[in-house]
Amino acid sequence: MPRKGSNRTASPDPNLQQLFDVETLARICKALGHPARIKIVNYLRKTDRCVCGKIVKMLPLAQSTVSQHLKCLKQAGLIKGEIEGLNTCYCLDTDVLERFRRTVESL
Amino acid sequence: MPRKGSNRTASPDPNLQQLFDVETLARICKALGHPARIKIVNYLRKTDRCVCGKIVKMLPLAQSTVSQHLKCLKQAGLIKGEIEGLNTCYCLDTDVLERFRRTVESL
DNA sequence: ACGCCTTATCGTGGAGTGACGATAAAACAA
DNA sequence: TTGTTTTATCGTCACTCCACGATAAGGCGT
Repeated sequence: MPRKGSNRTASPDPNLQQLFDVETLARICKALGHPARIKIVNYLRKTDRCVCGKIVKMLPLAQSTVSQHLKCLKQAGLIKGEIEGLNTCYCLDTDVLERFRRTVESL
Repeated sequence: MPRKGSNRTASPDPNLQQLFDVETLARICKALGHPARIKIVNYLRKTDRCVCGKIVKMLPLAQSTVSQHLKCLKQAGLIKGEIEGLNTCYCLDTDVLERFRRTVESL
């Protein structure tokens, strides 16, 4: 039953996940340290999930630049992308985002 | 009951402060996008206020590097520093931090 | 197969970051 | 005044970031 072993308060409830360590928190903050990337996160929060092309259209940036920002957010773990035929569909990783919020809360 | 419209900044209750805009949020996130700077914020949260030299001792970095990080946090508005004789005393700007927390909450 | 569409990656140039040692500035002590 | 202590700033170097256009990779329609 305990899902994480030595974890003090092992719990299946995502609201009780552990906080991020300093390095991870810094990585995520850095990923959010650009207006375009925050806009992407905001957009995904509103649309739940959407195709890369829509994000490109929303931003005043070249397609390659947007793709770079998406990669950055993905590497930080904030978003997930899955290929669907011709398109790539992006969505937020809500677990990571929630954990990030709670870590910031503890700042 | 207009909650946002005309009321630019005149809000006595810190809990009713407006959220940061995208550019400001990005600037603050960027400032927090380095482990050393997060450690500084954590340290200041614990010690409330403290002298620059103590922060230098806490971190495995040269004094000039730490000073640079402090400047970065100060420019983002997260910390305030005031000169007290020979020393400079740093502390968190709790209003900014709280506003940051609440902005992240809305992500 | 062919061309088309969507997205990722490559290559590049200019700007910014992060580290350091050296130095400057300012307050205090003697 | 002279020297000491503390902190900020300067100069530098290697590296990363951000923007772009060009190109590659892969799925779709015909």
